[in-house]
Amino acid sequence: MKAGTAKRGPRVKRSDSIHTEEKILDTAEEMFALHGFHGVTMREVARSAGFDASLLSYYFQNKHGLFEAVFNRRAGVLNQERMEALDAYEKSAGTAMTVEGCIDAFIRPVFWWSMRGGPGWKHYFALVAQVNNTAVWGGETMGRYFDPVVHRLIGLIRKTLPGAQDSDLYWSYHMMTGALTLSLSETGRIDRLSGGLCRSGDLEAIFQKFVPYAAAGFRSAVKSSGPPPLVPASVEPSPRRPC
Amino acid sequence: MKAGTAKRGPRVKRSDSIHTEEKILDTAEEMFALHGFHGVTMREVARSAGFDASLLSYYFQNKHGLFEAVFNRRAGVLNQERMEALDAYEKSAGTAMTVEGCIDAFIRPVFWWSMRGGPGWKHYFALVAQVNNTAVWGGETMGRYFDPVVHRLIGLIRKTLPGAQDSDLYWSYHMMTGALTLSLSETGRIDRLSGGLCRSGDLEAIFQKFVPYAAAGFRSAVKSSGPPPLVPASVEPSPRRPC
DNA sequence: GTCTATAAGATGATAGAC
DNA sequence: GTCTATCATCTTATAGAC
Repeated sequence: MKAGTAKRGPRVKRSDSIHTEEKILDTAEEMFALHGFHGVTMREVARSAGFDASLLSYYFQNKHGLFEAVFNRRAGVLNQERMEALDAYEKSAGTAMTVEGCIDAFIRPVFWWSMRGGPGWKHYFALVAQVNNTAVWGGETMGRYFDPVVHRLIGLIRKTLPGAQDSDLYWSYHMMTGALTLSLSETGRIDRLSGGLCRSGDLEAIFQKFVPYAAAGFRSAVKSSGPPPLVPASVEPSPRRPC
Repeated sequence: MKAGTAKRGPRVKRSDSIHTEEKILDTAEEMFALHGFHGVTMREVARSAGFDASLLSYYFQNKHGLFEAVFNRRAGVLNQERMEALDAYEKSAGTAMTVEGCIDAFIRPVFWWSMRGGPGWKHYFALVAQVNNTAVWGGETMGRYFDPVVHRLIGLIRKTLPGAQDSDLYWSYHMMTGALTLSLSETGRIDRLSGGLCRSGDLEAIFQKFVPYAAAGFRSAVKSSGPPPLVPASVEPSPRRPC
């Protein structure tokens, strides 16, 4: 469901109700991000937001409605800015477009909001990372909200890499989005792994490395798309099978 | 907790109990992978496995114990094979080691089990992808099980890229693991996105593209580590702030 | 708009029979 | 080893007062 078409909730919004609704969304966003959809109860969200649980049903119908409202809120902002950034880049660069430029336009709004948007945006991106890696409904949900802008991105990159097959472009995007959403989720793993040398909260460091990293990936996919090497079978692991 | 040191559960295992324990683990693995830790109840696991819920407490103490047992079971297999593969590659390649060769040794066992190990392994990798992108305890859990073999990998890659700073290597690994776990989770997003051109279950296609993709990323990080460009601020998004 | 009260059922965990 | 029975608590969702 797109923003603005919601049939649920109150028709006429007073400033009080807007404040309440946003407060509930902020709280739910944080708790969903920290514990996942099933790791949070409506009562916990309500209590943490300072309202009664029945208000959540009043505004969002049920738990799923609350989740979709959380997911949709910032997706709208993000999609609009990414589309505008891609349009602006295409217009300004013209035939001089590069993979780097396209990827920059695509990811800059995301990093900007994560670095400057406050804790709400951090929670939102942690939630997106979880959804992107969720088996049953994650792929469908991500596609429903973000596929249009991804098609726009791939359309531009296609022009900069004339030799590329479409499947190469899609796979390269797939790899990139895995790296991107993990980066935005700031799980702290790299802090421990690197002994403090890298911090998962250091989005400025990641942003700086991300464009060349992802661009090199796109280029590698194009270069290596000759005759496919056969399925890996040379190193057959030991035959113990735990399942 | 490492495998083999568990204090819980029955001391002496008869073949019956082993069968029961494995059946519970298989069932829990599938359900945790599909719905997440909080999306599954002990009763549902028990019913689906064909036993009473109290048996799960008998074998695994509580829900957290069951989860850790699921996560640990195949991590042991994986870590051993990856360590052996890295050892073997270092021994056989000697001073001719390449980034590609190191990454290949690191990911080949993973892809092998996903492609040939049966549905249990597919479920396991979907679970790992979720955990890798889980905010509160995901980074800690991933590190506890997988950091040793990652350090081994980075140690080898360091030798093949003498100019690299350690932070470049850690960040490149970070990007790679995001792409890898998303690939293994097979969420189906790329199927829709590409209009059927790519299938997220086509691990053979991903494997073939993954090594050059990740290797190009490592190389790009080394190349671009000159004086750092300043924080992105040229494209300031519109000032509307939803939070 | 926001609350209280409550329905109807599920939850994780344990005690104890066999 | 596997089961039945049970505890105290929590769950989502709704009806209706104000």
